[in-house]
Amino acid sequence: MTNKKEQFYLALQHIPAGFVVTYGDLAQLAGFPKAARLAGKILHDLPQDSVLPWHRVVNASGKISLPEGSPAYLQQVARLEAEGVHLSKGKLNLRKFRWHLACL
DNA sequence: AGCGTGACACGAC
DNA sequence: GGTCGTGCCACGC
Repeated sequence: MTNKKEQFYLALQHIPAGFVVTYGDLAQLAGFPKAARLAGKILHDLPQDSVLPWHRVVNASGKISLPEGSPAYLQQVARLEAEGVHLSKGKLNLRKFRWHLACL
């Protein structure tokens, strides 16, 4: 059994640009349906300059789970905006930008 | 080995 | 929209 981190990394790479997923979704894609919290841990440990699209992960409310104004937060917003995922009032429209299998 | 904590989710009020 | 309680997994003390 490979590391669970690696499973999350792989799942992360499946998310196309212009879409986002929730922590729960990421966990499910990685093969751990109820490990949303673990997803948070993995991303937290991830360096900001990682090649992985960690910015495409938000919480179930469509908001960024980081202290507003922190460098990482700003970085995530910037990357999302660059991909066409616009935020209004600090949150994004999950119904519009959430990636799910039906999007294929 | 138990307990608290964390970039969380979900159902009930 | 909010809060509270519970479930989940990994870590640190």
